[in-house]
Amino acid sequence: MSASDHLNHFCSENICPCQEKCPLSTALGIIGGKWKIPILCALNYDGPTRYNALRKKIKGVTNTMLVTSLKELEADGLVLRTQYNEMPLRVEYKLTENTNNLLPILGNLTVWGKEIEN
Amino acid sequence: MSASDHLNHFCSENICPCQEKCPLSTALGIIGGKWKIPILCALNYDGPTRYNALRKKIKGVTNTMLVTSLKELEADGLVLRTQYNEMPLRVEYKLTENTNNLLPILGNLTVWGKEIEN
DNA sequence: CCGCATCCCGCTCGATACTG
DNA sequence: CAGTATCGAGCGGGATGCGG
Repeated sequence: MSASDHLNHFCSENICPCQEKCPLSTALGIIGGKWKIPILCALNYDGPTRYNALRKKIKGVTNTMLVTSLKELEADGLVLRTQYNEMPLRVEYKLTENTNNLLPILGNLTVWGKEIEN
Repeated sequence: MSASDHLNHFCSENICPCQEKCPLSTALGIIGGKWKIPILCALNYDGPTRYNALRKKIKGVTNTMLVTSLKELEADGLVLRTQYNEMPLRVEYKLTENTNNLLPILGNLTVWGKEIEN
């Protein structure tokens, strides 16, 4: 089994189907964007986190971008939003099982990234 | 060993280091962009390929984008350019060992992408 | 055959101010 | 506390034409 066999999952035709809609592009699209990884990383490290805590932890992010990114992650099923109608209002974000399946893959990508940085 | 342990490779501080330079961001930056994956996919499927053949295979790509993407991939050590000074000129591109290490990870991402599409 | 140079557009993202 | 609304800059990417 050559290394190429792994890619044949999504490149099994004479013309690469990745140009159109393919699962790999879907995956990369979901975790793409400037703030997605920092958000996932923060939530993974800290567990359920409140909105403002998240904003303070992720340096440089604005309300606009944090809200937008969180909404997309929620729509894609990676993040769960829980609202507690207390006083004052409390909203917590946490990772879902879908994300837990993704984490080891990102870990592998990290290892690969380390090697290539040399 | 929890799923989280995988991410702790690149998120081992109180404040997520991914916001600054981290190997995961590096990796995603390298394979990011609209045409990187289609190029890697085509080269993986077909082996060493000439410039024009690559351009015909990757539907919709322009000279500008193909050249730019190939140069970046070459600079990042994912693609090797070989020029044969024949008549007419022949230039072939192929994947490097660095890329072969990446392929199984992309395969895993593809599997994850398939599952989340449902 | 294999590119490069230039111009231009849309979309992401940032800054700022405001609200339930 | 947890967001919204709006505006504009910057950059990735597309179109076109030219050069070795």
